[in-house]
Order: sequence, then C-alpha cells, then structure tokens
Amino acid sequence: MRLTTKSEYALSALIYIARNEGRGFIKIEDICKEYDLSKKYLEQIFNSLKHARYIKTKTGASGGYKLARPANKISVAEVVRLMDGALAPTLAVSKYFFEHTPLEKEKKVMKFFREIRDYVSEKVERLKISDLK
Amino acid sequence: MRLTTKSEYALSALIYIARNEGRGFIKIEDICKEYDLSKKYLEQIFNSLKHARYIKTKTGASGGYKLARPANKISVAEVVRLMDGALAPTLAVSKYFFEHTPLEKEKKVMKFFREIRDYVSEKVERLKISDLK
DNA sequence: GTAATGTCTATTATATATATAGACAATATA
DNA sequence: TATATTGTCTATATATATAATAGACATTAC
Repeated sequence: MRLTTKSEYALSALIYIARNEGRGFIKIEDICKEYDLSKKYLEQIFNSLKHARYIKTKTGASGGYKLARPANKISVAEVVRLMDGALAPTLAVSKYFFEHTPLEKEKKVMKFFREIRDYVSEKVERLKISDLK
Repeated sequence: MRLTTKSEYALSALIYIARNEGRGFIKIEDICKEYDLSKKYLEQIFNSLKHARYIKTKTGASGGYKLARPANKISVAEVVRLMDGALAPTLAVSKYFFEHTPLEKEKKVMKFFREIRDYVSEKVERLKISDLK
C-alpha cells in the first residue's frame, strides 16, 4: 500500500468533515485552508467521493459538503482503494486489482506478500474515519 | 510498500542466481528466459545491483553474474528500497525517505501508518534471499 | 438579481515506469 | 591472435500516472 496525494487529500477532508459534523455543510475553502491544499484539485477528489456516495453536497450560497454515511461506516481501506487502487504490495497478490507480474512464478515470495496484504488490509479495513477524529 | 517491475525483476534475478549458485556465473539470458523479462531492462537493473554490491560480474565469454554476498545476508527490504524507495505507506512516516505530506497534520492516522510501516519493514527486513530459494 | 457556492470537462506540466538502441570493453577459447 | 560471447554504459523513446490549473456552467440563499 502506497498513498499518493489523492488518498491523502481525501482522508484529510473526510476527517475534517467528520470532526465538524455539527456545523452542517462544510465549505471546500475551509478544508483547503486547514491543510493547505489546492482547491481545484480537491474539487475533483470530492467529485469521486460524491459519486461513490461517501459525501453529500449542497450547491449554492451556504452550500458545502457533509458525510453521506456515519463516519464509523467509512473505512480507510475503501477510501484508499477508491483513490489509489490496490492495498497489496504487488498486483499479483491483489484481490480487487489482480494482474500478472514477473515475480509471480516465485511462490514463496508470493505467499509472503499475501501475508503482508492480509495484515495491511485487515488493519486498514477496521480503521474507520470516526477513529481518526 | 508497493513494488514496481524494478523490484520484481531484481528479486526474481537474485533468487534465480541464489538457486543456481553451484553453476558459477549465471548468464542474463538464462534469467530472462526463465521469467520472460526484457534483457536490456534487466541489464540496467543489474547495473544498480552491481554498484550497490549485491552481485559480482564477469565480462566476456562464459561470463555472467553471481552474488557478491551470501544469500542469507541480502534482505528483501534492501533490494526493494534500492529499486523502489520507501517501504512506508506514505513518505511522512518513512525513516529513510522522509518528506512532508498533506496528511501529516492528522496525528492519529500518522501513528497508525507508523505501525504499518514497522510491521512491514521488520518482516521484509527479516526475509532473506536464501529463504526464497 | 447577485454573490456564493459546487459541477463538470478539458488542458497542462512534470515525474515515473518501462522499456529500446547502440557503441564499447573484456574475456575465453579455437 | 581472431572471433564469438558476454557484460557496461549512456542516451533516447514512449506510455502512464501524478498533480495540478482553467473556465464555462448550474444551483441556491438572501
């Protein structure tokens, strides 16, 4: 598992929104200021999060974003998979993003990488946005 | 940790050489056939492995490659770090390749990612090429 | 009606990944 | 010592991913 800024933007934003749930719809501008993020880039990421039903939006003045589900129903695993793909160390051992790779022939390494994949994905699956507030 | 084909080529090749240590210098051509790899690309990778003193070479007819150290002194961690950089899920928690990232402000995620880093790197550090023969 | 928000799609810049090409150097052995 | 066989080194090419920026548009509160 290796996060790019996409996952990092998404996680920051979701945590921020969860933390401020009381305040109703949160403006993207606020989040950008808090973490010093590019607004236009974050908009695109919010677009994905919206289509994947992690957030709801309201357009227009006093609009913004809020969570579409309870924070304890959103795992870090889902967010990272959506933004950056496989959690596995190599696609040859990925469940959701499987592809053939050169090292595939070497069964012992593959077994070992599968163990890493299992540890990482279980742990990241269990971790919810609500745990990060 | 996410491996690219660079690490995969390097690990395949090192395992193959370790497995065939009895045969003296191993030709790059043999390795390419075994795993169906691009020869010119593998040459470049061997170049890095050579300069980092993982393999020794002999030029000319009946030349080839052999390990520069015992297979049980070469960890998968070293090879992956050389080829693909950080083992950590984000550079913000990397020991060898640290860089600032947007998510850095969120201490709870950082702590969590540090745990993943520790688990992964310990495990990969302990795993040696000799274990993969 | 206007200001404040989000939506959507296109475009750009840079880095990374994955090679390919070719001239050269060293060695074994016939 | 000539030749075939191997590795060395550096340059170049191509595709894809990463990280944005830009701008015209849609919706809503007031």
